[in-house]
Amino acid sequence: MNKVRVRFAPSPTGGLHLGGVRTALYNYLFAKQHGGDFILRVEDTDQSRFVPGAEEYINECLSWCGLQPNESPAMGGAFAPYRQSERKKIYKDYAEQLVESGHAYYAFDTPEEIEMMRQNLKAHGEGNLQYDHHVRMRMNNSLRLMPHEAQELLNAATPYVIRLKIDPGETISIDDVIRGDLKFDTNNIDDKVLLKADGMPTYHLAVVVDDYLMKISHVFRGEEWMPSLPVHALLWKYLGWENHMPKWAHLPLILKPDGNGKLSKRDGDRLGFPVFAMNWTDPKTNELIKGFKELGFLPEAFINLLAVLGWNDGTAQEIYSLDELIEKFSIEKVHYAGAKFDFEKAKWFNHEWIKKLPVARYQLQVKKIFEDNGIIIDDEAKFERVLILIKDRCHLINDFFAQGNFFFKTPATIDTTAISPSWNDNKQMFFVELIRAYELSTLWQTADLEKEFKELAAANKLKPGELMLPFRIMLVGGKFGPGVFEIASVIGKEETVKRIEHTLASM
RNA sequence: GCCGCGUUGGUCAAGGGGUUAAGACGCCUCCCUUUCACGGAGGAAUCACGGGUUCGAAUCCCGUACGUGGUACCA
Repeated sequence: MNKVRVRFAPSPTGGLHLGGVRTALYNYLFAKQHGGDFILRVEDTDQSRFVPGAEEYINECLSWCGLQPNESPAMGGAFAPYRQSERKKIYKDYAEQLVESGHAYYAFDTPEEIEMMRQNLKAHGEGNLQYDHHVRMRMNNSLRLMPHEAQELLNAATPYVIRLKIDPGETISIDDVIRGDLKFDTNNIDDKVLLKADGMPTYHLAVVVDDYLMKISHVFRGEEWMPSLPVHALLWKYLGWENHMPKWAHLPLILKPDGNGKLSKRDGDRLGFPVFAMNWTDPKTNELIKGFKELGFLPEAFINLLAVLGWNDGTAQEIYSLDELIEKFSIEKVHYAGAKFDFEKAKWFNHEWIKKLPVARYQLQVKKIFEDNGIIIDDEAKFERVLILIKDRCHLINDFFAQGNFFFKTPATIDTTAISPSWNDNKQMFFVELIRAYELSTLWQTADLEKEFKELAAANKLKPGELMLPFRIMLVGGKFGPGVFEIASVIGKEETVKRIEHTLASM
């Protein structure tokens, strides 16, 4: 049994969506559980769609998710180069080899001629408009032309493509790790272009050549590739590598939550949640597409929610660390059907991870958010205490600011309407006395503050419950946050007194 | 149009001939908390439809519907 080698092969056209990250994750997990290699290969053969910076962006996303490849364009490896645009010559040689062995041919048809052929077929009521065995002997290619005619066109530098010659009447049966036996009829397959007029290979030629040369053992990719599986299998066969063909698995699609279709980058804004791992700014349009990272997702949660969207180990477990996934994931148990993405559930995963992880894991990140909002943290111990106090109420990392800024800054607005209806002189008096009592206090622990508060309330014949809400409003500004005495204890005597006085003055 | 693939509550899903058809998110009720959350206890809600096979079908087969992907010199 050869070593397991899998690859993640995105095209650098901008952004990295949920489905892409999940594909990378499943490949990574499989490699790890077999002690194999996880390779990043960049499919940049379409020059017109290439976007500068996109490759670096992909690297960053993988790194954030903790899915480090051990071979890539950036880090090199034994099978370099890993960028397809740099392997142009290799593909051309194999394409020509296929022509020589009679499995491919030169086609000189212009796009207009092909379009005309399709119109013609349509006019005759044909449902199948492909460039295939039905029409190829009527087209301008080296199969129909005399050898010297074709050679003359080649000599005259006529633009051409190389097409795969698919013979009809054959049933191709391929085993898919997830779906089992898949059957295809070659009658329905067209003569796919292998080498484009610009000399670049199409995906079909490039994957097969690279997967062979890079000794890829398993190919896990999106379900959108299933229809071209027979083409790839045929290519493995025609190139003489049939015995080296990798095992295949086609992953279900991630769909829009509200209805129809594959989740795409345009859905993000419309539905109010990100579809990319990290923020991506299109350099051409300057359009920003939001990412999970910047919205306040933890990579642990992001990986977790993606892993279980389309896979389940048969138990009720839902929270998995990367290490646990490596231990328990199995590609055979991936589902057949596409799954609609649910952002509410995604937030739940993040919430679980915020609660589960020690605050040190995201303390720096939260600190940065505070600083971006004008609050400088100089007391790390206090900051950590606050984080522990409020982590249970945060779903996104960004929630920490709303839940915790009042620990470091006097609330800008005080919701006095929440207490004014039942405000009276007795309460006013109580808080005046509370200020004095707290000022004299030598103890400032949560329990001490609560004890003093309640004793003073009893002395004034007031119910503590009626006073705690006003106290909260004074300290926090609104009806939220952890226990009031915890808050008073954290912000300290001086600040507590100051906030009581401030509100009292405006009642 | 042609060719694939799929279909268990609103969503993610377990279950693959006999189950009161797990669990989670969301929603609702109650408890806890004299705030808001967290947490706890309950609740509503599901096998796309039609035929078969079988003593018995969510589970196997066929058809239909619907969804979805491909049908590019895009990946």
